[in-house]
Amino acid sequence: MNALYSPIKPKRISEEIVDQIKVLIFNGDLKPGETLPSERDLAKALSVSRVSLREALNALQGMGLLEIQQGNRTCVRPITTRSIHDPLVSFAKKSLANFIKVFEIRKYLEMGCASLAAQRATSEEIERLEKLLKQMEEDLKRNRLGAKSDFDFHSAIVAATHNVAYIHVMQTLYDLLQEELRIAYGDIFRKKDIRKKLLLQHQNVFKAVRDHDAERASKEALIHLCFALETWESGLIKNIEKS
Amino acid sequence: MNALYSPIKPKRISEEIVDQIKVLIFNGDLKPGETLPSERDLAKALSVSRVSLREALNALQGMGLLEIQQGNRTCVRPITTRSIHDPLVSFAKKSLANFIKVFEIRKYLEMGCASLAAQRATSEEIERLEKLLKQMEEDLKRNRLGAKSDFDFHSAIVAATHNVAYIHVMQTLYDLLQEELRIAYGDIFRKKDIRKKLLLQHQNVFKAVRDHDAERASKEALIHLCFALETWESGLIKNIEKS
DNA sequence: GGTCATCTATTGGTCTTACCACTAACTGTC
DNA sequence: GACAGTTAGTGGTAAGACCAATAGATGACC
Repeated sequence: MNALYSPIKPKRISEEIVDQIKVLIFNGDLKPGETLPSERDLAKALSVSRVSLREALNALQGMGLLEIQQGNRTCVRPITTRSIHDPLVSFAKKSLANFIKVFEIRKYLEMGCASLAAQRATSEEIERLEKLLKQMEEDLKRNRLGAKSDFDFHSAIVAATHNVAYIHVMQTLYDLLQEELRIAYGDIFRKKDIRKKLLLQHQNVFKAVRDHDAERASKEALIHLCFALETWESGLIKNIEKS
Repeated sequence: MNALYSPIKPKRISEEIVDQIKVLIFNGDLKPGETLPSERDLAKALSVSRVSLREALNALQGMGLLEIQQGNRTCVRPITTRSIHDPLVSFAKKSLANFIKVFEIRKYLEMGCASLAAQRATSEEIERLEKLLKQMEEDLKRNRLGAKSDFDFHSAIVAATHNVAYIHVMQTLYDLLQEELRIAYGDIFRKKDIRKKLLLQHQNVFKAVRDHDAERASKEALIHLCFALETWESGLIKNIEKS
């Protein structure tokens, strides 16, 4: 209720060990390549059980700070690229089916974006959307890749919701989907008839937002996202058949 | 030197357990919020020692997939914890206005849930929904708090989407909103006329899902969420005025 | 009848001991 | 000097015991 007292977190032994060793590594007392004492010795030195110590070492290995191998002494690893393990990313990357599931969420979130944007877009934001649409027309004429303008358009819609949380969530999804979709842009979405359709759909969404017609905006957004998902899926199937 | 033979890497037991549990979570066999068996039972089921199992659970906790707490059973966390949940929590707790912004996201996601559920719900899932509705009627009659049945109903809808990612995202929002909403349940949502309306709205969503009418389902869901948000907001304003 | 403190079963956290599997260094034989 | 065989030391796993925290049941009290 009040912020005077903060809850006390009982620290586990293994965590304290992790902290201690981390400090040693970051201070340079343990240089990369250096070996740690054997588990038995270290446990004795820290006056903890080997189990607790092993939990800590395991965690440190998980962070990429140690290299543990049976028979050899465990040694400190050079800190290089510490890859960030985002479960959502690894979920999406596991299979295309998973990827589509994430895209499906985007479909409905995008509907909400369009609806909110129609309700709240300022005249400046509508102007900006129009400008972006012109850009996309230009891209189509000159047969340039429209990935960036497409992304900008959607971002502009999201911004018009005036909902910071919404913007964050959408950005997260865009980041996640972007990589895979870029491939689609260079392949499936390259065909002129498809790009024409996409442009038309964008225009329809824009018009609804401009007219502050929330219901129509969400409907047009749904149509657009459904088409994009379907086109992309069918393109994938073709690619699989080819190979 | 030649690529005929590849070195055999002895896999540690804990790693295999990690892989196994990860698959269960990503497949949706272990849904967010669900609890795992106790360490002793799980170790027996996997026919490994508790130490190995604990190593695996520890690693999974490090990845943010599990929540381990002494005294409680360990439970599955949404895979969106890193990317969505944590940032939103710090955002939502800043002010009630922010909180409402998060609720707004839920509004549209819930629409999508209803739509997908209408398209994909099996007869068993529809049966379950009906049972939960009966439970809510009972709650209303006996003037019991309906927070849990309400939550169960929405969770059942989400489960009927058959989209694991969607389930995790919704769980994320539920976790986030739950705390604040529980207060509302003991206060604003306690009034009988409001609870009657909520029940009716739930029934309407259910009927649309049962009839596999996606469009109607999403529309009913939107009505329900809009009403809930408005009621809750107006209640908050009153409470502020009181104090 | 409702509210509160208390007790109890269960869970995760830690420790100890023992044994297995692997590695590298040592050792003796050829 | 080269090689197989031994051995000591390493991390990996197992089993059993106890500690500490939690939730739910129980019971006393108002």
